[in-house]
This record gives sequence, C-alpha cells and structure tokens, in this order.
Amino acid sequence: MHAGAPISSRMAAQPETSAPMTTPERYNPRASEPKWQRAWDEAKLFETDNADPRPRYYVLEMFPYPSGRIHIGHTRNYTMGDVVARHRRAMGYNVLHPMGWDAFGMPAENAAMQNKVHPRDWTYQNIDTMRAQLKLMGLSIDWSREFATCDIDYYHRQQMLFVDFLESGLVGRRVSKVNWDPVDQTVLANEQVIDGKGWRSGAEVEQRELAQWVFRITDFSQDLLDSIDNLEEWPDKVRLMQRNWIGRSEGLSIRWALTPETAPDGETELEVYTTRPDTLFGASFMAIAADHPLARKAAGSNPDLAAFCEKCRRMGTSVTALETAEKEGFDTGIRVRHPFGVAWDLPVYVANFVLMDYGTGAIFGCPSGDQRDLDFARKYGLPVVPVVLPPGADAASFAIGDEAWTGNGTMINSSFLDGLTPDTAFDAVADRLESVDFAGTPQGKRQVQFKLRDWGVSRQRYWGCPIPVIHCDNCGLVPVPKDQLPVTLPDDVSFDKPGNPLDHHPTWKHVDCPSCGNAARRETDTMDTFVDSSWYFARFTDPHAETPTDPNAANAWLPVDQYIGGIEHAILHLLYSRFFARAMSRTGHMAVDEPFKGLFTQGMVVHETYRAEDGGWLEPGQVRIEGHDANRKAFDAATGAPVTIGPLEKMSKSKRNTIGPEDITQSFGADTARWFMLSDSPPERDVEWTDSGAEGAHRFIQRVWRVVAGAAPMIVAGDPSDANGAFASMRKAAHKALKGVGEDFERLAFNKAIARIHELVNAIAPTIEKAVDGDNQADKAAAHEALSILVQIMAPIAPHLAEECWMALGHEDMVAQAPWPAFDAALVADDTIVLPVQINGKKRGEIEVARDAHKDSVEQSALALETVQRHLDGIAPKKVIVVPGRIVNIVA
RNA sequence: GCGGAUAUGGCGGAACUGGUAGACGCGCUGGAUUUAGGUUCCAGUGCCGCAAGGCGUGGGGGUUCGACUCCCUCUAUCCGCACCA
Repeated sequence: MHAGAPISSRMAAQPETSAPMTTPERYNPRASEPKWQRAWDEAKLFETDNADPRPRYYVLEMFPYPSGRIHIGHTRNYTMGDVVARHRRAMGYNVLHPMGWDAFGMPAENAAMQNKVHPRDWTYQNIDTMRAQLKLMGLSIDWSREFATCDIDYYHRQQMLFVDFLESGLVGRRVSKVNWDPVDQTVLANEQVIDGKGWRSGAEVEQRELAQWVFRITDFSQDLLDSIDNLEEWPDKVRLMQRNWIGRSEGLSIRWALTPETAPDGETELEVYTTRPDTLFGASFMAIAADHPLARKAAGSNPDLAAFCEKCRRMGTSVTALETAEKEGFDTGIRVRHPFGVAWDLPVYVANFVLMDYGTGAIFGCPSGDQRDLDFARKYGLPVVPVVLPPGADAASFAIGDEAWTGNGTMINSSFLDGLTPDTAFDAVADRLESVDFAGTPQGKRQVQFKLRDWGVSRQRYWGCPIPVIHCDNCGLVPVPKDQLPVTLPDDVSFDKPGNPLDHHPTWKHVDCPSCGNAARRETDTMDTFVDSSWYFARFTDPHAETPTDPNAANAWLPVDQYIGGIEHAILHLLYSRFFARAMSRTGHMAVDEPFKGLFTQGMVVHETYRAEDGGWLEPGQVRIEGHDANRKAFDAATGAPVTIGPLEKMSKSKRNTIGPEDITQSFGADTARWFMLSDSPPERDVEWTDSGAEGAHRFIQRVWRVVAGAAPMIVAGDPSDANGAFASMRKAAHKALKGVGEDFERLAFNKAIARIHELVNAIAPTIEKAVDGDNQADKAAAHEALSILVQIMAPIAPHLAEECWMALGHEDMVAQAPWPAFDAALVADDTIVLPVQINGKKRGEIEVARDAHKDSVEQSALALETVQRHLDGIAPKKVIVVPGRIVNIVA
C-alpha cells in the first residue's frame, strides 16, 4: 500500500480574485484528522447530557472483546453506528453513543498461562491499545461513559443484580454436565474440546456432573416468544431464529408400560414426549438418552450397555457433536407394551442422538414418519410401517424407501385412526389416552414443551465476575449482603496449577458466614461472560450510578433505538439480554422489558489469506502481488518466495489477514477507511478489503476536496432561486440527493447513500466549474448551496474531510454542529417522467410523458413509437398494458 | 444432524410492493494533459454478432402480459447450535 504523494499542509489562503479555478493542494488527512478530532473533543460535542430535553436517540454497537488489536473488521460496525449517530445528532436528537469493553473471558487466562501475564494487566493493556486505535477513526463516541466489564465498579453492580435476582427467585441451582479434562483437572469449554479430546492435554474428555447456578430464563419462555411479534425493527431472520431456538411445541406425553419380565427392578413405565402422537401405530422402537434413569439402571447389570453409555458421554456436551455423530443405538433388552394393544412389544434402545435435556429424555421412534428414526430402523433391522399415506399415493402399493414421509396425508395401518388426517388423528389419540387410567393417572397428557433451557451461568474460571454467594454448613447458600459487596477477584493468583485459581487460592474462599458467623466458603464459580454483556446497554445510561442503574435514566434512554452487531449474536446474546431486561424490570432496576427496539446485523470484513510454502500464514503487508484476476500471483515481499493466495476469510489474528486502522490512517486517513467500508457491499453483507478499493475511495475523497476547495474562494452563499438551466438542474440534483441520502441513512443503506453521492458529484462537477468561471451571483449561490449540501450529506461518513470543506466554504461553526438541511420539495419533484415501452415483455423503447398523463394518451404515444410500429408490422396489438408511472407493455 | 441465510458482468454490487437487469465503484481499453512514474481529465466496457438482432441474474421446471424478485426442485458457500466472544 502506498501513500499519496507527500503533501504540505494546506490551510485556507486562496486568491480573492475571480480567476479561473485553481488546482488546490491535496487534502492531507494526517494533518486534518487529528486537528478536527481535537476540535470535537474540546467542544465536547459528543458528550451526552441526560438532562438534555430534546428527543433522545440511543445508538449502540456491540462492544468489543479486548483481544489485542482492533482491525478494520471491528471498525466497520462502529462506523455504521457513527453514521447513524452523526445523522441523528444533525437532525436535532440528543444522541447517546457510548463505547465499552467486554473484558472478561478465557483468552486472558490463556494468555496468562502462555506468557505469564496477569489476566488483568493483559486485558487493560489491550484496552489501552485498542482505545487508541479506535480513536483514530474519528468516531463520535461519548468516551466519558466508557467502562470495561472487568472494572470492579461494573462487576460490583452485576453482583448486586445477581443478589436481587436470587432473592426474587430468578436464580436456581441445577446439576448439569461439563466437559472434564482428567489430565489438566479442569472444565473445558466446547471450543476446547477437539474430537472428544482436551485441546492442551489431548486426554479423552469425560463428562462430570456439577451443581451449577442457572438463571431461570425458561420462566419467561412464552413471553420471550410472544414478544418477538412486537420487535418490528428486527430482521425477520433473527426473529425466526429466536422463535426456533425457544422452540415451542404442542405435543403429548405418553407413558408406556414396561413388560414386567424385561423391566429392571422397581421400574414399570417409560414416559416419552411426542409432537406426533398421530403416528403412534407406526412406532417400532423406543430410544432413550444414555443418562436416562432407565438406561443407568439397565447398564448396571449389562457391562456392554454400560460401555456404550460411556461412549455416548465421551462425545462431549455440545449438541453439534451429538447430532452430527453417526446414529448409534444399543438394545437394553427392555420391552414396552403399545398403549393401543398392538400385538408386538417394542424394544427400548439407548441412542446417541436422544438428549436428556429435552422433554423426558426418551422418544418413540416412528421410522416411516421421521428420517432419523428411519435411518435408525434400517440400521438395526426394525419394522417400518407406513402410517401416513401421501396425497395421491396408492394405499395398496405405498411403501417407504430411503425417505420418510413427514408431510400431510391420510392415516393408514392405524386402527381407529384410519382415514383421518394427521391433525385429527393427533386429537383422537390425545383424547383417548387422556381418558385411559394408567396406575391411577391418565396415560397421556397434552403438553406444551419448549426447547429453551435454563441458562447455566457457572464457570469454573478466574477471569470473570465472582458469584456473590457463601456456602455455609449451617445456613446453606447465603447471598453476600449488599453492604459487603463487591466480592473482588484476588490479584495474587497463579495459573501454574491446574484447576480454578479461585478454588486453590490459599485464603480467598475462606470467610465467615454473614448469617451465623461460622467459618464458611465463598462460591468459587464466576459468571458466564454473557452475563456481563446482557445489561451493559443499561449501565451506559448512567455508568457512574451507585446502583446498577438509575431507573430514571434507564427508562428515559431504553430501549436502544438502533443496536448494531454481528449475526453470530442473533440468538444467545440477544435472548439473554431480553431475559435480563425482564429480570431487571422485575427487580426494580428499570421498567423496560425489551432492550433493543431496532436491530441491525452487519456483515464482516473479509480479506484474502496468504500461506507460505512452509504452511505459515503471512500478513497482507508481507506479501507482494503481481498480475490481475486469474493471473494474480503472490510472493513473499522479503524473500521473493512464492505464496499461495487463499480464500477470503473473516479477519482474524490466527490467519494473520488483518488490516489495522493505523495501516489506513497513516496513508489514506480514517475518512477513506470509513468511506470504503460502507461502499459497495450492503451493510448486512460481508465486504472484502482490497487495496484497490481503498485507493478508489481515497481518490473520491481527494476529488471532493478538489471540487470544493477549487470553487470555494470564488463562490459565496446567497439566493440561488434565480439560477437557470444547468444551474437549476444542479440545484435539483443536490436536493434530490439530500432527500435520498437522508432516507438511505435512516434505512442504514450506506452503500446506496455513497452511490448517490458519487452520482451527485458526477452530475454537478462541470456545472460548478461553469459557475466559478461565470459572474452570475445566483449561479454562484446555487454552486455554494449544492456544495454545502454535498458536504453535509457526506459528513456522517467522512466527518474530517467534511469539516475541512465546510470551513473552506466559509461556514461558521463545525459541520458536526450544523443542523441537517431540509430539502425543497419543489426541486425534488419532476414534471415529466420517462416510461419504458416493452413489446412482449422486452424493452424496445421509451417515451417521455407528463407525470400525471392519462392512460390513453400514454398508450397512443407508445404505439406511435417507430420501433413499436416496426415490430407490429401493421398488425393490431392483442393487448396493451399501461401501468401508470411504471411501464407500457404491448402484447403482439 | 437441526435451524438461519446467500448465489446477478473480469470483480464488489444496484434494481423500493412482480414492471427499463447491470446504477455506483473497482479493473480493463483507447485518447488528452503532465510527468521519470503515479496523479488528473475525456470516451468506451454483460456476452455473441459487421449489422439487424439474439442470449443473459448458480442449475432444472412452473405461475404471469411481464420474474433477479413468486412457487417447486437441485447444487454450492456461509452463520448459529447453549462453556468462544
């Protein structure tokens, strides 16, 4: 990447004469950008006053994890928010646009182990580096509200929330499974389990059951689901993903009798949950989870089964691992009786795809109606009885091949259900089983089930928010009284020993019980880092409050008007935040149930990857590229050795394909980076960072400066209303762009705004030159007006350049303080429109007609076209379709 | 495996509610200016064809006067799956 030619700093000083346009010096971002950033700071333009009475607008981007260095992948997201913030500010809103750090988490502990750095030092150093990098971008952020979630001030308030939640019954204890590394003696995250082995030790991972803290998010399942309907400013795909995640289903729980001779001692029944009771007559086996009580009991007397269950457990705790593994089962030898007295008894298998966490941990398998069950049945030679006949199929010959039939149809082979639809069969089965007495209670029960599980927040790690609870042998679980908070993390910890440093710290966990005064132990689990990010948006509304929030401030600002972040957070982070808003409302910290009114999920910045012959990754700066397109070749810039150009990937430290903001600001400037990242690709899509694209953006920045600075000394503000001809057209172009760009910003269509600004500059540049060369005051006023509009609509994207241009045009104050101009409705409307004329759906010509022209006259002018006459060749058209204001189509 | 998305020139993409496919930018080609080069300016640029014209939005099928847009189906790529953040 090369910089523009060396540049001397340019400031005002232009000739005062009405000479032809001179060529101004190049715009120098290295001088201008720091200058304007200082000016904004000194004027405190972006510090938000909670007492400001104007209408409020809260724009927030998902805060970053301080991993080390910011790359422009991060900054695209912040630039989008910044454009919104600057635009809303110009529109007269009191804008809140804060920034902070999602600062707890595993990487800090990994760094501690690898590099012998304290997680706290590593984290705060990274924050300092990244803050400095971010500031280069000229973002309009209220830095006075900055915090990191690892600040004691922040996690102190998080502990207050935890205690409140605990006392309100929103927190529970539950035994759940964790990945246990027997060599490192530690709990592993799913990402630390690779092919069932610990990432560091390589040991086979075991499952362990631990008593864990959970937030009772499932208490809100129905509300979280129903309220999605009201999140109208969220992308539909995210709403759909949340609905699917919550996973409400209506089904039937059915208790099956075990045949006494096969049942383990004391067991008489197996309860399953099904959403397809209509397929009951197609059932050919039962499948239970390896951890199902029945499986455990059966395994007790069957070593082979016990080994199979153990194998299932070693797959780890992640659903992905369970469900992508090949379907396997093991016959327990247990048999069940069909509730409707079908002649055969069904086998009970332990299956590796049945989850203990969902429903009852047991299913009945109907191979003809479920692909997974069919695969399983084929593998173990179980019967496949079709029970739903697809529409149009022949009952006598219909058979299931390799594909199950999950669709609608008519019930067959199903006794009293035959001839019904699956829907009515569902009710028939449910009604009948609800009335059958089975050991004193109905054998079947209609049930609503959610896939959503309670949120386990316990982590056996150091670098997180300590859970403020004390275990006392006398009193049980005792929350730390609020006046004894915060429970701070000890500094003197070592990461040399395996396990949780809080647990093996010599003194930290030993405390007296706040209730009875006897010796007791602190909880050594810390909270999931998702907790930290589930309420930071509320803390920003008053980041220095003694309590977690000032409810007045939180209620005034929330919900966030526009939240911007990656699609990868579409489910968990957003769902947890929605839960927190409800929990905080219930505990009096605010009165807003939905945290985010508008949501936008932006794409990532991707870059090519480069690999040396030895397989090592190279940074873009270390690579020299030759040739174009298919002939592009890469070489190691230092050695000249050939380098393989790899696919586009999300910028990441590990692939070394990152571009830092300083790489750009030192050459092209922040405005170029901001401009480029919002050009071309729609914001929800990924954008590829390319040097040529950045150069193109930079050329445009320089072009605007040339046009504005070249004309500025020769034009002044005035009354442009008498401008004629090209000058009047220029005014129309400017006002249309003003209207369009404003709308684009509100829809976050930054790429379209940029295209529109390009079009405006292309359209007006020659006319500006004419106005400068001429001596008509109205024309010069029109030029001044057009350029001022251009600068203002660019300002949210390229704020530094805009300030420089604004000053050149002779405006007082800064463009960052200027109100958004109103467009002139009369200049935006056109009297005539161009209508395309099609013949048989193919465009053959166009006609210009009055905007409100009558259908008949439009039809006549279309038929009069020479091309139309030629195509019709004297034959009358079959039909003429005139869509007013849109199109004419002639069917020949 | 389940859930969600995406696919348009050489490249990134535009096309609002079914109505001119390729806006805008990159790249490329030619020309002008200046220079040692870059810069800047003008013109051209979906494909085939001298032209008339024909063909074109991942593949196949359908609905419609008209389909990038709606329906069915197939393929490829990406995101999430509860302890990565």
